[in-house]
Amino acid sequence: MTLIATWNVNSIRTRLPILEKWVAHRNPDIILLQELKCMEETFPLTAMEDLGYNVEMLGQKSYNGVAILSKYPIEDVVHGLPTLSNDPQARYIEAFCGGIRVASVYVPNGQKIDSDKFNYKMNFLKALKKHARALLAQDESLIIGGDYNVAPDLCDGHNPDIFEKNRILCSLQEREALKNVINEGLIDGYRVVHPETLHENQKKFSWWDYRSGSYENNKGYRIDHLYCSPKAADFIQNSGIDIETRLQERPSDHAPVWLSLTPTAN
DNA sequence: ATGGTAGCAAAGCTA
Repeated sequence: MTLIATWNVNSIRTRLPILEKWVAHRNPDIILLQELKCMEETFPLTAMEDLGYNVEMLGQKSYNGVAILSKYPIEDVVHGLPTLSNDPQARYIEAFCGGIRVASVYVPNGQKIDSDKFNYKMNFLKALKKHARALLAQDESLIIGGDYNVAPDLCDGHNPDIFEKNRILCSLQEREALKNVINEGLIDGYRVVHPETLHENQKKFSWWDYRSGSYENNKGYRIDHLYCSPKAADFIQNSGIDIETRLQERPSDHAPVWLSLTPTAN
């Protein structure tokens, strides 16, 4: 069995104690990280190696930064989206490990509808769509996981109003742009295992704003996803969101999302 | 609610 997880840690250095605790409990084979908020020089490499992981990362000072941690050897590393050349922001890394091609992606937040940052988000999703098409054409076991900063469906946000009001993370434009990526032929691993989350009273979230007691009031969003190629989806065994990490001292605003695959996937 | 909190880095930006 292979267990793969994605987690926006919101600073790897600050989150190290919580991450170590979580790894001891969940023990993933592959971890896709976002928002490292550091360069390679200040990344806690030894701590990760002590946990048993090989590391490939794309760092950036203060903002963004993505990594792939793997207990398997890591090959074919791609730094940055090939379809978005000269992007100064560290938001994408891809590699082949444990028989699966994986990518850790940090889609821009977008800040405000129709702002410059929003346009950058739309361009990023367009580029991701193009690259997803190329990857899927290889017909491999593939998982593109990360913080997509988009709630795909109305059940992926705490309140229907936020969708009606076209708020950031929930707007029609963002959901259409994400759908364009997914419709290349990707499967939402978590939703496959948990179709019950489509029901109003069984929603599950992966992100809660630090502000205004969002977690306490469960005003969350499901914006962290593990999208699978058909070959990977065939072997999905189980999936979950480790929301209890959000209750610990100095938590990330995101919870880890994980997916287990039967051995034949790789 | 043009705030509310957190992280980086040292004031304001990003989320």
